[in-house]
Amino acid sequence: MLIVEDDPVAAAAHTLYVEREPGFHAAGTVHSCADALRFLERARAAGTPIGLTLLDLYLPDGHGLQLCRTLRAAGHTTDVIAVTSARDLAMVRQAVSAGVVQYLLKPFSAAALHDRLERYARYRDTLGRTGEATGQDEVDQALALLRTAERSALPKGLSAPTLDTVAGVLREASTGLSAAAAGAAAGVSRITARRYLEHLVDTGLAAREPQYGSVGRPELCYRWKGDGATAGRRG
Amino acid sequence: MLIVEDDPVAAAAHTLYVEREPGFHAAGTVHSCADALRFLERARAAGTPIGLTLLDLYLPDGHGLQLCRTLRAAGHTTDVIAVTSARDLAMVRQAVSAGVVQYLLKPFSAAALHDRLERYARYRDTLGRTGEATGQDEVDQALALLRTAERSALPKGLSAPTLDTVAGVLREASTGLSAAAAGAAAGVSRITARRYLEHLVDTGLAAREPQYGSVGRPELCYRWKGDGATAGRRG
DNA sequence: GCCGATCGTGAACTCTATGAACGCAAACGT
DNA sequence: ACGTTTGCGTTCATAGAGTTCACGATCGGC
Repeated sequence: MLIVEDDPVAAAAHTLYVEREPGFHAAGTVHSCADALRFLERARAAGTPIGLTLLDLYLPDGHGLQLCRTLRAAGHTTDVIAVTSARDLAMVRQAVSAGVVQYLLKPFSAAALHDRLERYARYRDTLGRTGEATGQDEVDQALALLRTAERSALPKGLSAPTLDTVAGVLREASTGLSAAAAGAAAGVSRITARRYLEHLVDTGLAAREPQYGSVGRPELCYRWKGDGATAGRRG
Repeated sequence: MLIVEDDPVAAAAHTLYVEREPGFHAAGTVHSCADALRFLERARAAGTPIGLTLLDLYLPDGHGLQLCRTLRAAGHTTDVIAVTSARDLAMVRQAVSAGVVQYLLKPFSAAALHDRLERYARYRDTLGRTGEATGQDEVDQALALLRTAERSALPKGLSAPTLDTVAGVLREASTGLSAAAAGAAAGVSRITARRYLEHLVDTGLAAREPQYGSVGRPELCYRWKGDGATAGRRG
């Protein structure tokens, strides 16, 4: 992972955050568009292209999004997380159309970056397994990982402790659980369990798949998907 | 809005769908990368730049994503909804990094496109009001609008995951399948498989034809037809 | 310190997606 | 033509999904 950041203090902080993240590694830190381009070129030539770039938008020798467009035109495949203190909403649209995967407002907490990186990792994971999508759902799921709000902000009606319990129960169950079974294991009702399981599916942490074979409406089997194969280093 | 689509039938269908959408207007329909670029150039020169492009990825003179990168490099600001029958998940990542706002698998229903366009309109609306973001939340909410969860309403008695499974099985079977065979492959009963296959026939995604030759009532052979012609909407 | 508002939970109920059973339709063979 | 054969298509029981609503806890306001 490449970090492009004007301010040395911020650059050091970002590097620290990233290094703390399992699965990520700060391959380099540069302070300008020109240096970033040079770094990416060299990495690609060396056969170890950079997978992810943390890109500040205001740089001394140009705008980060312009760099981004240059990269695309040059065929670079690195994904970009935009980082900026600009509050301008129109910039968000430009960032999306330049192909950034995340848009992070400065100043951000380590937790906020952690959340973004984790989601990005899962996104890569989903798209990385060289399979084919069976339907639109699968595509939407992957995009949802990039485009949903932070997980720490729970929807109304859900509480953090219960979510932890349910998520824990599901994680332990290797074979997958029905809503009723998860409820029994977590010590809550089927209804409550289902609420939290659905939330996990929404946020991409769990998958849901119907169990056919017996008569009656098929039972939904929830399966933990959260820590799926995050072994390889990204960036 | 510009529609870029190779197949004349699909292009006409897309145009029809778009025109039905309040707030959207099909400014033009082109059938190749070169024409698309020319159209966008001309529109920009005329002072009426195209805000949104519905872009098929497989075009006779090049790949849609390459066109997309060319557009970015040339400073075009149009947003892009990618449309493709390719199920390859790696393509999704490339599309995101090329700056598409939506990724829609062919064949899609009018309802699916409607949903995407409506969400896109809200996204534009959120980012368009020239205000400043008060925080990360606002940015996240705008991006979340590009995430889509809303499935097109299925007839009662049918479920989305099962439909995906059955459609997937049928798509993979080059030779065509009987209801019983499809059921076996999808892990559901013949009855259930038949329900979904009939639905696919109803929506024009599959064809059904009897197999003669052996003793007994002829077996019905279902064959995937989806990628050829988009589902015709009655009415 | 009391009261109203809100939030998370669970019980009761309705609805929906599935498969088994069964009658019937459609082709072949004689 | 008529029986044989095979699988279609329908009906129905069923079990679990999903919804609605009421209850208790907790929080903030006056």
